[in-house]
Amino acid sequence: MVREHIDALRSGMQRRGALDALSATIDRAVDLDKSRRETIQAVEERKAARNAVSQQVGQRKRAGESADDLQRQSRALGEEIARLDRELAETEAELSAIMLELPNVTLEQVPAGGEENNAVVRSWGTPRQGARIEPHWEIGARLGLIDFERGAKISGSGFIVFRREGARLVRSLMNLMLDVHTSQHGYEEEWVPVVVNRASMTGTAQLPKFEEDMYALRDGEGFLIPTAEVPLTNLYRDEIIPEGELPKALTAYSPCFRREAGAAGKDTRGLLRVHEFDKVELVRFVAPETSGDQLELLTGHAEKILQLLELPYRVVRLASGDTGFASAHTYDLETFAPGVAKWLEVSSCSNFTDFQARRANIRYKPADGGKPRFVHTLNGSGLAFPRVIASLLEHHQQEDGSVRVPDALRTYLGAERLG
RNA sequence: GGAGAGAUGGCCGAGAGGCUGAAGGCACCGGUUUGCUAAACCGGCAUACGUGGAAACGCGUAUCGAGGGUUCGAAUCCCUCUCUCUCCGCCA
Repeated sequence: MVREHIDALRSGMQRRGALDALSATIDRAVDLDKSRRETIQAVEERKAARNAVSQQVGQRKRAGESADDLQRQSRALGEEIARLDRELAETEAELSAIMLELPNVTLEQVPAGGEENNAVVRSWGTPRQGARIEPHWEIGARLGLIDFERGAKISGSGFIVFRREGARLVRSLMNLMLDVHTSQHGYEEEWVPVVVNRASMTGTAQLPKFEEDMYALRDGEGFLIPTAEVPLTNLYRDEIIPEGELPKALTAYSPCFRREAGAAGKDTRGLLRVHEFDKVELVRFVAPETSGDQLELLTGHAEKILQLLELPYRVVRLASGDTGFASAHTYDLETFAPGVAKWLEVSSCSNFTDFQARRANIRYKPADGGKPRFVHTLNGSGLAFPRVIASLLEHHQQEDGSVRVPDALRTYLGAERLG
């Protein structure tokens, strides 16, 4: 597996700007793979011999003869086997640990290099410039929609209380997004646990590399999900999906929990970076040949929500070095928040190719009856609430300080304006 | 939380230390036959890894919930864990 794609792997790491750091690791993986195969051959040869000897023991015993010599021989083989098995287990443990630390290889259309090579591929709407627009935390506090102080009091910094129409706004966003994705985009709606086990976190590649970013339960086995991507994708862990069911599209609302360790001081004000937030997530399981097109489709589904909310946005193709660990191709959706004068990332739509499918062992059975193959998985936020709310409050702020409610939200919110 | 029962191939279900990768049935695929949306009969039908081969496929190893142990040899015996079911308790 490693050895067949070793060149692609190297150039992939190069494009991420990570080859220097990983070159020695890749060399080690190649060595381990070689030694793994040698050990397997050695141990299986001995196992074959032991099986043959044991058979003879059985035959002799049934014939009422002694088989002491054969039993001695077999025991000696057994000791060798035990030793080689231990050796093999160590090799495989180290190899798989390395494999879990290697990021996905990005696709051809993804530019090499870091953030500076990110590219806006299209945009929609017109950002509001100048004007005297308050930042969302001022609007939210003034209108009594968001209570930052009490959020901090009851839970800590980075936890938010939405109140009155603010609370209803959250509920409205959830309903609008789920309704659009299920009735217009063909997603199946799910409601999933927000606590998942270690296997699930490993399946979607949050573990082992990003454990310190996660909230773990006291038992060390349960984790609060950082995104509904984890439970949704792991729904089909260790399963084989009939090809006829592809593409399979799932959506779910969930709260998301992130420790944001190491992000201290960045975007700490307001709703831009919080420890618990709400999000509607989109996940697709697709045939490998289609995943490129499917990413465009999924990105469009997320964009649709921004259009309905009448928020200007741009679609950014991330360069290799800025693309997430598990992703092969990512579009970020950024909406402009004029109060803070920033483009806010409200969705990240990714094609993971077979990276998660391999870890989570998610396959599909081809319709022609062939062997099961790994699916490709994709996901994207559709969308994350807090930054949408920030942009919504700021972009739709009126001269009189109130906030206009976009048409699509009015029936959900039961109001045409906030304030 | 307490007590008990269980986990075998896509499904049902035998098996109780060697002859079991695993009987039998169902489902599925191929074929034969019968004058008609079906039956009968014959055959096929797991996965992973390693190895040989251009390939068809061959050979080897492993897999009976997971991991360990006993043994020359484990689906079968022992230990630990996970999950499911039943009863009791508790509870939104």
